[in-house]
Amino acid sequence: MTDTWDLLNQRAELVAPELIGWQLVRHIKGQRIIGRIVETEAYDQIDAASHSFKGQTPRNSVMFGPSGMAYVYFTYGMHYCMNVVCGPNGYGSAVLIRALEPAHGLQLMRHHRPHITSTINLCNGPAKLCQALLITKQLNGHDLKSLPLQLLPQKVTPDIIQTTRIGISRDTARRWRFYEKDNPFVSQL
DNA sequence: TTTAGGATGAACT
DNA sequence: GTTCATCCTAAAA
Repeated sequence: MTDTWDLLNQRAELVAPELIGWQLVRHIKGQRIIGRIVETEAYDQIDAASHSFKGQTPRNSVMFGPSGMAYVYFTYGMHYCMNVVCGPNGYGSAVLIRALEPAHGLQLMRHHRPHITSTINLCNGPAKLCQALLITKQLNGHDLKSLPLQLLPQKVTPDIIQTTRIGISRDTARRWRFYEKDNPFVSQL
């Protein structure tokens, strides 16, 4: 039997729904933050909306590496977003983590996002969750099987809704966004 | 409640 | 010079 991590070697559109329900653990100076993944999007090198579409560059090179690594990119001059690299080594694809349900270390998350009052708004967006978990370019290329940023597979299979992706302007027809049905921590915009 | 625009910088045309 | 896998605030409806 192959282990759970081998599932990340599939195409991004197949991996993305699988990651719903998994936990993301962040260790910072002896403290622990945990979020449960409730929303994802797939990006693939055959897809015009993907950073990997036009081939490998210094920015997106992690996407072309082995699966299970974190691809963290900087955008809009101020935000980071985090992906789980998937597909075989050499193939540029990844799953964007778009929202987490806060599960542990809420106090620390709030500390990282000072003006946020409602728990709902802590991690319900790809850049928001990176702020809450202090995920920056330092973690680009980090192996998610290990701390200080670790992915924890879960056995339960949640009810999943599939829709088109958010915030892109090309290849908008692909229904490569997945989220947990009725979960209030899914992104709004 | 919904919409419009500003922040802010790296990558791309 | 334009775009960008975003977020937040303020103004309008």
